[in-house]
Amino acid sequence: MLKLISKIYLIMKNISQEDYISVIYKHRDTEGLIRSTTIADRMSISNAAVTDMLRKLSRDGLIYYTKYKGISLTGEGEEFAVNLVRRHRLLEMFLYKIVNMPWEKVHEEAERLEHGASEELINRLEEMLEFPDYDPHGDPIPSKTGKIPQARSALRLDYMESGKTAVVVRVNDYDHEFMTYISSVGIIMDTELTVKNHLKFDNSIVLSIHGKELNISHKIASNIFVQEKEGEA
Amino acid sequence: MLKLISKIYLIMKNISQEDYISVIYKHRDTEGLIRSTTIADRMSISNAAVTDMLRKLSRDGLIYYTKYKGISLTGEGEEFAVNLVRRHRLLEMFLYKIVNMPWEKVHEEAERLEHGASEELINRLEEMLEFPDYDPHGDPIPSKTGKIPQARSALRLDYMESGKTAVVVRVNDYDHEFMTYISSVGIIMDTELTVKNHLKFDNSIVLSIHGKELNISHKIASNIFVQEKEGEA
DNA sequence: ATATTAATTTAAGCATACTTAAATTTAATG
DNA sequence: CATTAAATTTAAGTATGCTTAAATTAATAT
Ligand SMILES: [Mn+2]
Ligand SMILES: [Mn+2]
Ligand SMILES: [Mn+2]
Ligand SMILES: [Mn+2]
Repeated sequence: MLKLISKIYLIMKNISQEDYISVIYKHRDTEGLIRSTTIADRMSISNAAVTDMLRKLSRDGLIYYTKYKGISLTGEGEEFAVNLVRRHRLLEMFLYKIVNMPWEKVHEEAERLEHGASEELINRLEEMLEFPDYDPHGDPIPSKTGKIPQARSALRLDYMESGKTAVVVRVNDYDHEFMTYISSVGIIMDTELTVKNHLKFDNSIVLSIHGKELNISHKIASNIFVQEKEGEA
Repeated sequence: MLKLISKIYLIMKNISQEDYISVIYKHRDTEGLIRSTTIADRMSISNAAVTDMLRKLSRDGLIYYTKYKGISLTGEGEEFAVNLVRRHRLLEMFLYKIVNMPWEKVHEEAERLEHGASEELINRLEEMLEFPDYDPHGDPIPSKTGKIPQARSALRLDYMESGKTAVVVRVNDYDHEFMTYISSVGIIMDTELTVKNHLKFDNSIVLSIHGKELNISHKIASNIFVQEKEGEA
């Protein structure tokens, strides 16, 4: 006999699952397999809470999980994640392009809205936006069928050699303070910048943007991705 | 020593509270003071769950509540409710006018989105919509400061005399089946209709819309509000 | 290989929001 | 006014997701 579970639990469960799956997916997408502690860090919760949830996600068929071993998404988990990323990035694009919300604010707003937006709404927004390939931070937007546009080849800014000029094509969007800071110094999508120097002392980098000099830390540089311009001085 | 409560609890608590306060407010707005059983019915949960929550809402200062006696909103509860209604109705308007979502679907979509939409987003949508006074179902939209536009004087369709002609100015939007049905027979905002006859047998009403005859039940008529046209046959 | 450290899991317990069944209070009826 | 019926609350128990502290397993260093 199947026990009916009330609406609020389903909502809560879905929000939680979406948050976990999102963290797992995004990490794997950039840095490879994720570990328990990393999830706990990213979500600011205890390790015990993570272990608990890993068991539930495994029970629900979204991840493969064996005690003390790694974590990976099942086919269903992967689909779930891609669909969530689609919702998130289209919402960001909508907020940025249609609502004119500031660049550094759209991620957090989308983070809250994504849990409630229906498939129909998302599809309509996609149409209004004329089926964009990338979100406001340069991340690819999965299609209705789950196809993901090729990520633009990009170099992490801290790896770029002195003297070279490049254009910003992607930025990690998950930290509000970081986003606010870089946009305040003029680093947004398509910003052209030149690396003047790498300081060995603190690994910081001296840039030139629109003729003005700027020093950014190694950590900041490592969250910005650029495409080198060919045939520049 | 204040105990820190984690994010998901705050989300869950807020969604629940918003749902309860919304039901209490909307009922009072139309039919007067609400009772415990009505809340349980409207939300499809047990009476015990309602009692439980009433104690918590009272503890949190959103309602006045004494055992076995009535339920009413405090000042804070009222503000909370008006702000929620504002978010809900502006989202409906946005979905209807800008996203072009079908009339009968916007209520449910807004119901889910309202929990996640920030004040800033709502204010921007309001501006895009040029500060509308009424939502797609004819309900007034509270302003940023909580001011509520005068409700248009309207007559419940089942009270309208035979022979009179009127225009639809408001419709109760909370039931999806009802909304789908009336829109399928051509009853939407601003629809002009004439009452042909009241059948005593089942209290149903015979209407004429765009020249075509239509019979609707008393219950359907009682959820539609109209404004009589002066100087008509 | 053994000892130490780090990562992860288990155990016990709490808050939220529900459920059903039983007890209580209020309202309606004759 | 006493009796019955309806509404509401209390009691006991469940699921979700979290916490801290203790136990276990895996990784690292000597
Ligand atoms: Mn984002
Ligand atoms: Mn993004
Ligand atoms: Mn509505
Ligand atoms: Mn409405």
